[in-house]
Amino acid sequence: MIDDLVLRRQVCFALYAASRAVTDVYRPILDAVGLTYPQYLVLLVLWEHDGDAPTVSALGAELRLDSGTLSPLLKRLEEAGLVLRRRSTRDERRVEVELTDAGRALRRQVEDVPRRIAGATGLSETELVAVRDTLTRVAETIHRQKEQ
Amino acid sequence: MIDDLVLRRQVCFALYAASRAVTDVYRPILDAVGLTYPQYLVLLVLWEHDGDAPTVSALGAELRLDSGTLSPLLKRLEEAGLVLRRRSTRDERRVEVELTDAGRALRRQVEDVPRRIAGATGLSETELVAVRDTLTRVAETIHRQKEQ
DNA sequence: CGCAATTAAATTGCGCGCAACCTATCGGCC
DNA sequence: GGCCGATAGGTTGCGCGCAATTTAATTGCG
Repeated sequence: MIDDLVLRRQVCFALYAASRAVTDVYRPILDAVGLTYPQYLVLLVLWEHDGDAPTVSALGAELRLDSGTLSPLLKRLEEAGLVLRRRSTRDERRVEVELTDAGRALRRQVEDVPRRIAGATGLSETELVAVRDTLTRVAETIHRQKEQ
Repeated sequence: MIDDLVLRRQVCFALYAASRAVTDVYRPILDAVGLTYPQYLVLLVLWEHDGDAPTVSALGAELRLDSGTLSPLLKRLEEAGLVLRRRSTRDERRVEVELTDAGRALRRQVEDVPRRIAGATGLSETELVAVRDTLTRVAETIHRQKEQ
């Protein structure tokens, strides 16, 4: 019988190892502007929807993170002066997150990061897009299964 | 100018999200046998090299984890009765990790896990292998860059 | 209206990952 | 033999991720 219980055979280990390896490339780059990788992801969403001031759960839906992760992370971003959190006046259960000027300004400092990361992977543009689309499909397949 | 700072464009987010999604599939399955995903990975290595009793750093080299992660993890596996840790007699700096009978027996209970996970991804066998090899290459490319 | 069920966010607890530091042991070199 | 640098593993501290619980506000339904 073929033995599937071997580390190097497992897609999942490749995924886990590659994800951490890529984060290793991000770390020194983001550290220079005082961010962690998840914090950078939150800012990506805020930059993308600037003016919207999404709620904590809207951020969570995009990033697939819950309030247990986001609440303390956003508190740290607020302490760093990059975002503001304020209770919605129309629905006081909601907390809206908006960029400060400093948070908006940070965007320019990381504008070349995606290119640098893509370079470090050693993949071609075509391979990058293919792998991205495959992995996005995997995440969505799994997510849809969990809904039912 | 094309805007690269968009979440859905980023390979890295796809990687990060897919990795967590796959772990979500593992969680209930491994929880049934009392393991976390990283603990399962350590056992994979031990099952693969049964008889070897690798050191902590040998495990770390395979999994790309350091003693800061492995030491407490191995302590928990030892408390669960799945592994033994003993100082090497020839070199008392080293700690060798070996399976207990219970640790060896656990293997049979997770033998079908890879197939179940592969199914949940929704990818074909061909796609799985392709993605695995690409991601392995990415991790190794990054790792080689860090060595220099 | 009044109350139960739902929803949003925060909090707590735990297990990673990783950097930084500490301790103990080993090897080499004189 | 005695010291010095290197190596192995452990510990501490911090920031995720996620489950489970708590608190507060809102909705729905009689």
